[in-house]
Amino acid sequence: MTVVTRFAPSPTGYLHIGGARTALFNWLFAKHHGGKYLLRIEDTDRARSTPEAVDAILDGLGWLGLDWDGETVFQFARAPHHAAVARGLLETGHAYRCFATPEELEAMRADQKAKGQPMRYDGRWRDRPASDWPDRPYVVRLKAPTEGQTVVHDLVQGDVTVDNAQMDDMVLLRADGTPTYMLSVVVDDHDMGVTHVIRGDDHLTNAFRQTQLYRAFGWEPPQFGHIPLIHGPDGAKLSKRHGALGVDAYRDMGYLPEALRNYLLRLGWSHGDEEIISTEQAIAWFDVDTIGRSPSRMDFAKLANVNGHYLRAADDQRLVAMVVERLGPVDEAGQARLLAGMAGLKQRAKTVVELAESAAFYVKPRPLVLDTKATAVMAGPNRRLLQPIVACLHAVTDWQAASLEAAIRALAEAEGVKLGDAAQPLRAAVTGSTVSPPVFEVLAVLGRDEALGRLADALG
RNA sequence: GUCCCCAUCGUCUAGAGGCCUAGGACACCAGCCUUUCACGUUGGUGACGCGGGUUCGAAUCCCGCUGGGGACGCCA
Repeated sequence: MTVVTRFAPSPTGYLHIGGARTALFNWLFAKHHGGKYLLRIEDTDRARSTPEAVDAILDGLGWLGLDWDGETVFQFARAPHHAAVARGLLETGHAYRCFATPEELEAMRADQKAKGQPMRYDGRWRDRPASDWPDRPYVVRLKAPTEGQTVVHDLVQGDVTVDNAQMDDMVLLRADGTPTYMLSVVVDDHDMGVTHVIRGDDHLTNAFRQTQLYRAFGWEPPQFGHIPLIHGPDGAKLSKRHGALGVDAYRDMGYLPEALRNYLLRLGWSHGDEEIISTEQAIAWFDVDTIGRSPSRMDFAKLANVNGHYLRAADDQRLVAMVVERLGPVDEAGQARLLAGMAGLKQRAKTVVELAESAAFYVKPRPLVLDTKATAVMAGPNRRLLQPIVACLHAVTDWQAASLEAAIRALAEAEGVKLGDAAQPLRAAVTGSTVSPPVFEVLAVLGRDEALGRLADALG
């Protein structure tokens, strides 16, 4: 049997980090087994679904590189079919009409809560004859078994059992005739041939209800795999403050999609002691039996570290493009400098944001504005070395990092100072900062004219 | 309240009865490297929630407790 997985987000907001991981796991699982990974937009909640959210989700998945097979399915378009299927259940006696009003049910729940009883629909219309039916709208409920147990053989959690007495008769069709989520998921998953439903832990109890529905239809339920949720750094539910951001926010914060994929993969899944795992390797290794069962927390420090790995491995030209995007218009000469300096730049950054900040000096116009620490260096005793440094540099004919370094080393020795004493004021003058890639590399990337020009500016 | 799930360093995790004086990674601390900052590297601090069983032997199995989380909608 060919594996078919799906990711089924509801377009009521952006694609958040938990959803991204769910998508990733489904994608990896399908790839690993040579199956298909489908995308279905669950837009049946007309009041809350928006086209902007649909775009945000599609963009997010695209950025993450989680391409799906076939056409995107929009659930709402299939509503008439869902309704028809549910009415079929009415015919077979697996469902019934419930005329209870929302107000009535609300009162029922309030009463149950007050008495400390479980809050469940009490089945008041379950066995009423047609002669009792009033002339008003009704919902269609599943006639769920009241005895015995329902078992979900969960791929991640193992066998999970619940007494049928614990579950009430769920609504399949609303009073306006539209299908509910429970109905739509089951019908769509069945029609789409989904074999494995990998989703968040919060759906575990839904799996019981859905299993009952599958039985009512006479269909074989898919394999379920409920993965633990991701919590915020404080252990509480993910909130906007700390992680429940759209993946676009992660892009803005300067994370690379491959880094986010790797980080998310390690949240709840492992392969021995492996940490940096390429997507190819992940496809080869990934399976549900190695998914953990306990919830995990979002750790930005670790994400940053992983991102650093991928940043260092990333193609220089690609990084230049990302940096230019953040720095604004950069002329050709500037882009050439960024490219030449990228190797030294990228190993010092954890995010593209940091990368852009540290790269800015390469393209800033003269005269450079020195930061606080650089200004302090220039005001210090080693400033006196600047004059001889400039003279020394002027004499260098072969403007290469190695030659430049040799010249300054010789100068430092002649002056009786450490190399660092000469390097820092030089760095401050050409970068405007006390922190940068190796200063001789910077000099080489800048080129003779620009470098000497900046030094002239500093000498004022 | 009812039901369900979970429980190893601060965090992510390895661990499928003896290989565990519990391993790795991030973070943190100290050293090395070094023209700054990083990278790299060496070492260090640091965990099996508690209590009962089962067993010759338990982080690993069972039970209880505690603590987290989730679900109880004519939302998805």
